[in-house]
Amino acid sequence: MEKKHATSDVRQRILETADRLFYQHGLRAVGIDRIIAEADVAKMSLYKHFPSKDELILAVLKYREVQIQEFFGAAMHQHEKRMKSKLRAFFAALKDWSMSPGFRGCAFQNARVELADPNHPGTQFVREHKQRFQTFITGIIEESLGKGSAKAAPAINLLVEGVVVTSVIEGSPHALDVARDAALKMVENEKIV
Amino acid sequence: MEKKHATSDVRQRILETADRLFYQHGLRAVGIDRIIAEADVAKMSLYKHFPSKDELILAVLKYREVQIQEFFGAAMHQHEKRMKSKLRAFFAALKDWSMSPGFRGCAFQNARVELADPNHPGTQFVREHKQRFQTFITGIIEESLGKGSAKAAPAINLLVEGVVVTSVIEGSPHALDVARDAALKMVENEKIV
DNA sequence: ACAATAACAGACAGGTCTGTATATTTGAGC
DNA sequence: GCTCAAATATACAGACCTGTCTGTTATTGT
Repeated sequence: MEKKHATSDVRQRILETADRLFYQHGLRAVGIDRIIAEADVAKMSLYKHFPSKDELILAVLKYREVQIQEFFGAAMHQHEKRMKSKLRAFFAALKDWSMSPGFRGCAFQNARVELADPNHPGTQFVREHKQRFQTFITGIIEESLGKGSAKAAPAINLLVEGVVVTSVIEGSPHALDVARDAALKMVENEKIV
Repeated sequence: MEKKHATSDVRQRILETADRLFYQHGLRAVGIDRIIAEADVAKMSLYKHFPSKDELILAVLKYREVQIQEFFGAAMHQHEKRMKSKLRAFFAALKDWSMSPGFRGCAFQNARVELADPNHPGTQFVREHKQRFQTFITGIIEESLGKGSAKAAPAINLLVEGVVVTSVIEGSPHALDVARDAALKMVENEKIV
């Protein structure tokens, strides 16, 4: 007979499946029925854990932020061994990500587009996430330059946001090199001045 | 009695209405029924001019590219009078746009997100449009710096893409100043080297 | 062993979606 | 005045959507 699921953690299975489908096809293109089918879960189980699709979307965004943190933590840790600065390691990790199969850009940018409503909880969470991400980038630059002198951080953050959308549209990681070189020049000029 | 429409150009009325609704709410959130209602047009008229919603989307993207060109042409022409360079005028126009009511970012970026399918004709058109837009930016920099020396153009293009998404997410035009200053520094450093 | 909880299956309501079919009305040129 | 094309109104098919309801089956703690 068919085996039951190992962990039996239904909630986790829903989150992972929804995250994968939402990211791949978009929030509106994926219906509840498809999520429960691919997660192999009953519809009532989903609605018990997540009272509505909007709340599921919000939970997926929170889940994904943790995944992103873990990915950058691991990928940068690898690259830092053979690279001159944490900033270089960051751009190497970014390139890894943009070249990974199924890459479709930043899930938070995409959610902001699909959740057109500025009052949607997901929209608000995206804004908060981007603040945290900018803080993360600022920290990287400070560790590469010395504390308190990361004046280029906001501009580099814009470069990063831009290179993510652009590499999706171009279907190529080429722009990653452009962004990295520009960012390195920015901090270099910052040091001189 | 109810007045008939002046121009009677049904196709144009459909395009303008669809453009407005698609931009405001998203491609998938707006249905055919809403478009025909707000355009005050019969459903059969829409399907006679545009055989499917996908073809309507593509037509709207083409229409919007012309509108964008006209907007930047006019706005930059105004700003150039009292500004030192075409590049500064470009960023001033960008800021005007990002502060206009209903601003929801770049319709082409947004379309790329919603049309998850990389083989959708709209997706391909977005890619081509972004090539043309980068050429446009390169031209602006060359006219500010002298021909052939716009090495910073690709990086500035990434800054622009990034500042558009970011100003939507932040709900503020603040990042525009960051992007403009960074771009001006880039071309300045280009001149010295 | 037994009660309580969690997950299951599957039908259903009520709405929306794209696209089609049918039949009628308007308007411009000749 | 007549013709022909364009635009109209309206109903419909068939699929999909979110969310609810009912009832059954595992699983788990005590």
